[in-house]
Amino acid sequence: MVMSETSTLRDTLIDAGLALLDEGGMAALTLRRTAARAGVSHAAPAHHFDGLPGLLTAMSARAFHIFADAIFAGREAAGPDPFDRLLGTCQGYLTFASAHKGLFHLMFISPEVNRGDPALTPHSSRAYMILREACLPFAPHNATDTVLETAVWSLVHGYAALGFDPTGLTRRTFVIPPPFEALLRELVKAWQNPLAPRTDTR
Amino acid sequence: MVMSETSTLRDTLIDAGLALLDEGGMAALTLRRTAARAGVSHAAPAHHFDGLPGLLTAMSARAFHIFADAIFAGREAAGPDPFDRLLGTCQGYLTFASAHKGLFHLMFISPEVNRGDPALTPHSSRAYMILREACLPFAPHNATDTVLETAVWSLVHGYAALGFDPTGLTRRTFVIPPPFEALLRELVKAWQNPLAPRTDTR
DNA sequence: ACGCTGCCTTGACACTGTCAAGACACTTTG
DNA sequence: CAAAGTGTCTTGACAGTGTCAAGGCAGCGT
Repeated sequence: MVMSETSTLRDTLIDAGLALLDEGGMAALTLRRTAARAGVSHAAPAHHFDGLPGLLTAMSARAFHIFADAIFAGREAAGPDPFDRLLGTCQGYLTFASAHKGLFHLMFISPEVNRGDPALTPHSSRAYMILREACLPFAPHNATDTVLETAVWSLVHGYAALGFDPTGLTRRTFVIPPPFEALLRELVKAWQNPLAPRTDTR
Repeated sequence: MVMSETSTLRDTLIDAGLALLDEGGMAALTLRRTAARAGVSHAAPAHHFDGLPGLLTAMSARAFHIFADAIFAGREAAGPDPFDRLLGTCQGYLTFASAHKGLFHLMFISPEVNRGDPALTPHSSRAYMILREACLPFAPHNATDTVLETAVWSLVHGYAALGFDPTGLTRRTFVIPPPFEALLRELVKAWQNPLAPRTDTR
């Protein structure tokens, strides 16, 4: 057994799958088509992934890597103001969601990927940590408090998943939705205002 | 042509599809299986729906009806306090999402349903109006302002979609997430506090 | 030199959604 | 009343899907 530096076909298949996903969306992503795109027979992927879910999970790991880079870049591109940094992180999130709908679907929605796979956790927790760091200036009183992080995470994910992002294409409401910045500003206000100390988290 | 009071097989098929979805999730929901469950041949549904997307869309309309009832019931079951009413609405949302994962997936996630179908809009906009009414006491200054509604809608949807709900089953984080009430309380605080007048919506 | 183990191909299976053609009952029309 | 037509459902076929079993074939270790 030589390990052969972790066969290259595996990565070729992941690349082929990502290309198909980008071109034709989730419907175009097929195990057989991925194999054909990679230039191998239809049963070849079975030796590198545990069926279709295995391929999707591996692709999801790559997607989380790109995702973490995107929100990190959004945060660093912002100025030094804490709110701007948090907003930049979220806008990196929204930009990624509308620019890479396929990857977004893969990471958070597709029921076929095996979330909980150990290959996913490093990148996904890295993304979470980037968001958490951007939240830290607003949650000064308790290091173990995760309320704000969870709120921001839920808010931006819901905003993206419901298609409110005006830069996205799949609009379906007639009234134009408010920009995300307005939502975030109101959410953070409760933490910023020292006159309204937080209630116990019940 | 007699219209035959809108053939009953159509509803039978929708019921069969909902039963399959409830039993085995999205993977078990198949056009042929739905036909078999309804006791007809595999091509019968084609005369009542425009393929599989048509069936899913019709099922989604039913799901939105149930959903609107659920959040309405959650709101009415709460006391007269405006915050409790808003919280009740959201908890109706969360309860529905964890109790009817299949329907939730159908309504908001599945790319196969034809959102924008006119059969969907009555029930979905009814649900939106129920939430909007619960938000009204907190947005007194401008009737056309949709910031709070959008924020609450995004927050609760993201919370449900990311699986933070502790009553749900598909947990994947190790730290236990904060209850939704804490998130909502903080979000609403900015609107409740008269000492911190809202900034212009950017 | 032999055998073995990883990698890949070929072929088959059950299953999916969709289409075309026909059977049958019922209404409408001549 | 008979003929034509229409809506509803069945049967049969097709291409495409994921998955499994069997075999070929190179490269390695003994």
